[in-house]
Amino acid sequence: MENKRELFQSMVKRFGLLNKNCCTVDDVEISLVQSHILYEIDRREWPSMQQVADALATDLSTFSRQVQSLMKIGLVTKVPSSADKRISVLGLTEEGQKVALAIQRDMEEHLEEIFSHMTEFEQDMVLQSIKLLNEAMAKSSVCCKPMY
Amino acid sequence: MENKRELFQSMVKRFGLLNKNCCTVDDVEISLVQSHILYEIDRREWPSMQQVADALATDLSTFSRQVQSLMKIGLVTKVPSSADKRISVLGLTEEGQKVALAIQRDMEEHLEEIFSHMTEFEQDMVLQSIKLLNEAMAKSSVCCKPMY
DNA sequence: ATAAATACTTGCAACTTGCAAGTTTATTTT
DNA sequence: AAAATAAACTTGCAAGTTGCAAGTATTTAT
Repeated sequence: MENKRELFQSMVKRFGLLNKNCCTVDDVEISLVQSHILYEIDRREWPSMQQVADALATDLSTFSRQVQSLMKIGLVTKVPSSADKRISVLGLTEEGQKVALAIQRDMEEHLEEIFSHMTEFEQDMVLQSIKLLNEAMAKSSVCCKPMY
Repeated sequence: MENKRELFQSMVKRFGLLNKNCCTVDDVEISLVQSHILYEIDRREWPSMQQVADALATDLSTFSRQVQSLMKIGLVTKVPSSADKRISVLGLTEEGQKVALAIQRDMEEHLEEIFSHMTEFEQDMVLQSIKLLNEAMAKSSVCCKPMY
C-alpha cells in the first residue's frame, strides 16, 4: 500500500517527457514553458499578466519576459486594458491559436494512444481518479496554489 | 469525456508545486532537480552516472555538474568502479541519506494529507489508476524513456 | 596493434530564473 | 484636492541551468 511517492514521481516524470515532445508545430518551435503559457491564455478570456503568472506559479518578472519573446515570434498579443491602464490583457494571435490548437491535438492524440493500452473500464476509472485527485489536491492545505 | 489534457496538466502542475516545497531539510536547501537526483541514487544500488542521467532524461554533461555540486555540499559520493575505471559509481553520504529520507517522509506526509480528502474506496481506486497509467505509458510508443 | 566505442568532464554560449529597484496608473487617506 | 499607499507591470542584475561540441581516459572490437 505504500510507495505513493514513487508511483506519482514516475507518472509525473513520464508526463513531463510527453509534454516536452509536443512543442514543435510547422516551423515554429517553442519551449515547454511557452506552450504552457499559450495553453493558459487560450483557456481564459483575455487574462491579465498577473492572472496567468499566478496560474503558472511564475514570478511576474520572468513571465513578463516570456511574454515578450512570445510576442516577438508573433504568437501572443498584449494590449493595455482600457478600464485600468496598469493592466495588460493577453491574447493569442491567429498564428498563436493555430499553434495552441496543434499542440492540443498532439497531446490529445498521445493521451489517446496511451489510453489505448487500457480497457474501457480502466480508462474510465483512470479519468475518474484524476478528477478525484485534482479535487483532493485543491482541498489540500499543503499544495497547489494555481486556481484551476 | 474529453479534455484529458486539461485534467493531466492540472494534476501535474499541482504535483510539481508540491514537489517544489519539499526541498529544505535542516539547514540544507536543495533544488528540485537535486532532490530528484538524491531520490534516484537512493533507490538504486550504486548506479553509474549514465544510469541516473538516463533515468532523469538529462544530458550527461549537465548531470555531471549537478553531481559535482551535490558532492561539494557533501550529500553524494562518486567513486570510480574497480571493474571498469571509466564508470563512476554514485552513492549517498550519511548526510545525503538523511536528506533523502527527510524529503521522502515529507512527500509521503503531504500525499497522505491529500489522500485524506478521499474515501478509502477512492484512495484505492486512485492508486490503482496511477499504476495502470504508468503501465500504459510504459507500453506507449510516444513517450517516456525512463525505465522505472 | 589499431580503431572504434563507452563513460565521463570541461568550455562555451544561450537561456531561465527571482530579487530588488524603477515606472506608471489607481485607490486610499487625510 | 493633495499626498501616501498600493497594484500591475518592466528592467538590471547576478546566479544558476541547459545542451552541444570537443576533449580525456579506459575498454572492447578488429
